[in-house]
Amino acid sequence: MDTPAGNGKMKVRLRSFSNSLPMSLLKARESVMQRFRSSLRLFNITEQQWRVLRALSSVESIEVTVLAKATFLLAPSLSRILKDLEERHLVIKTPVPSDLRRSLVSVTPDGLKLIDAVAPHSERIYSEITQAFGEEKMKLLQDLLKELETDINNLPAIVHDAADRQMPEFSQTTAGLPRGRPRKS
Amino acid sequence: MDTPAGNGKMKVRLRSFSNSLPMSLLKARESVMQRFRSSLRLFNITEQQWRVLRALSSVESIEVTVLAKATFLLAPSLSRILKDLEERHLVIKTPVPSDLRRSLVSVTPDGLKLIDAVAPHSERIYSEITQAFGEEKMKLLQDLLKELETDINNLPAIVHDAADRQMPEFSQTTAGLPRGRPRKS
DNA sequence: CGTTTTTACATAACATGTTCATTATTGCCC
DNA sequence: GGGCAATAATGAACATGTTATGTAAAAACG
Repeated sequence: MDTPAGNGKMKVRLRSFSNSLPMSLLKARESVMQRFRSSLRLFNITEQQWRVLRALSSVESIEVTVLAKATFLLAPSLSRILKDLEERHLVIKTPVPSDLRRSLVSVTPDGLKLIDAVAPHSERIYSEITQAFGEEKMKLLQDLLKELETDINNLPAIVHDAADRQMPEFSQTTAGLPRGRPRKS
Repeated sequence: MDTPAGNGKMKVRLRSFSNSLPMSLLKARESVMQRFRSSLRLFNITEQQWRVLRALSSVESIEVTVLAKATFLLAPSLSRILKDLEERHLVIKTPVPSDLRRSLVSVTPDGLKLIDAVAPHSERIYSEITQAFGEEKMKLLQDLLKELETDINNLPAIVHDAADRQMPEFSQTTAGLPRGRPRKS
């Protein structure tokens, strides 16, 4: 399964690719989400839009920043999503009088109707998964994931010393512009 | 920090949002990836580009479709990534003479140099995470994730009966065009 | 009070995810 | 061997992820 032709020794022995933790987490999540996606598609909402609606369903109103943290969406993504949901009259944004920077988001009656229509599907799928996997294992898995998250977040921040930046060999191959929005300079 | 005013009862009691399995998996993965991203950024490669390079590092050459499965990337995404990596001279694509539809992808010497430069960072980060979390727990987690994936994939396919499609209430709110590429009709 | 810094949010720009469509080529069937 | 379904890969179009910037308003500070 490894390099078939013995072409000498490889310099760096990388961990077997598909067994890496990020891949395992990604594949597991994709398996789960595939079960949900087809249902969400019936209602023409994406996974992220559903995350937003779901978070809104349990509160009267919520600030955009708080909503971002609750849904684990980055601010720019949430901005776009809220704009779209507002155009579809599923949510509404109202500025906070006491602090004009902030906005409060809440679901509309239409949004609530949609949530009520999607929720049974969502719950049913979740139940099927829990039953297939086993409740105890599910709880164990959740605990492990939580621990992993905590442990990693407690690690010291990564610092890249100057040596890391010295890679003259790649001045050409990686000299493509940085990703994200182009720097102004 | 929450909504201060208690506002009554809700119709559907959805599972606590942040404790849902998809969110747990997403958050765990993000914690892990954040450790890697800053390193990858030094080399101006994305997580997905690194997945591709890494997969290529262990084979002489590989077909695009096989590579897509190995890296867990969708074909259109991989197409774009390969185009970009080829422009940076990190990989090279060669058509298969016996079947002109297929292409074989392999890393270039430049690509190998980049891999050799990134690999130590990657391994170091992985080791830190493993050590912080514990090897036994790491293995247990991986096993659980694998089981989850298997169990879910063994579930019967979801079928949406006609009743699911009858949602006149949402003919307006969700009547926005379907996502993805617009349908021809 | 006026200046500076911080905060909340939006926008910009590129890369990828996701879906459907298109193109080219192969293989099959007659 | 000519029509035709299946396959490999790419293209198109919209939504989101990711990073950097912009803008307005509030807070901190003098």
